[in-house]
Amino acid sequence: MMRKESSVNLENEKTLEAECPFIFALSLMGKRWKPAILWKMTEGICRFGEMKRAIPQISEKMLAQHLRELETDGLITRTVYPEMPPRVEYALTELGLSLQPILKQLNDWGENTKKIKNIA
Amino acid sequence: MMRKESSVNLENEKTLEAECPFIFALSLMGKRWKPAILWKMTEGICRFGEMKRAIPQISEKMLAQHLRELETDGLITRTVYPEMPPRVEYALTELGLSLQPILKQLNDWGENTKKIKNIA
DNA sequence: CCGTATCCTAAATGATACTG
DNA sequence: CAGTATCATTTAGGATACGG
Repeated sequence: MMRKESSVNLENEKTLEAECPFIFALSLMGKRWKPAILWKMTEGICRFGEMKRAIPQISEKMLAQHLRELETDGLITRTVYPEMPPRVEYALTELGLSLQPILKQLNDWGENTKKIKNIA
Repeated sequence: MMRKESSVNLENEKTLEAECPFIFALSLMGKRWKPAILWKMTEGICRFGEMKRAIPQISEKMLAQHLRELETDGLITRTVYPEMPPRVEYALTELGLSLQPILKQLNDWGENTKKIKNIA
């Protein structure tokens, strides 16, 4: 079984992904649930079940898949404690943490936009 | 033919989408190519073919679909000039423009991360 | 508790052809 | 130019069962 979980593909160097910083950023954190996972994790160290509850729309399968990719791409760390029952903790790396201000602003933008649109 | 292009679904008020500003923000601009489209549009008024060339990975179909949703959700405007050959111009609304600083920071983050990862 | 494996369905996307 | 329509395909996602 091979291990190729990163969502980044830079094999054809001339693609926009390789050239454009914006597309590159999206390739690291732009997939469906990744921003939400990262946003949740800015609160601090998280466990699997905790994130599942925090983002109820995501399936376990997708959560696991996204966590692997984020780990491979160096945005989060995964620490397994060999206990019974097992405990696994996810935390942002320095790189992941550097996204926090951007995620915060996006959250603020959402809040303002809800007001403008008179939702909630 | 009905017209229901918005990607926002707030019918069940208790969903995270309705409650959480972050998920709400994602529902407006978090889909696959939307950030890239919006980022391109921060340069100014855009035409369809121009965006297609700027984001070569996106298909015409998806570009059109995403543009419809962004229009319905009030992030962009679409102006048709009844000429021959036809001309259609897309521009950010005030709301769409308010995303510019966030998109800019994401672009900067991508640039820095590329350096850190020694890509390009 | 924290997953993986499998099977299956729904949605996203791509290719192609065509229109005002 | 700026799309739409249709079909084929790929990928995402859900349900369930099982394992360390």
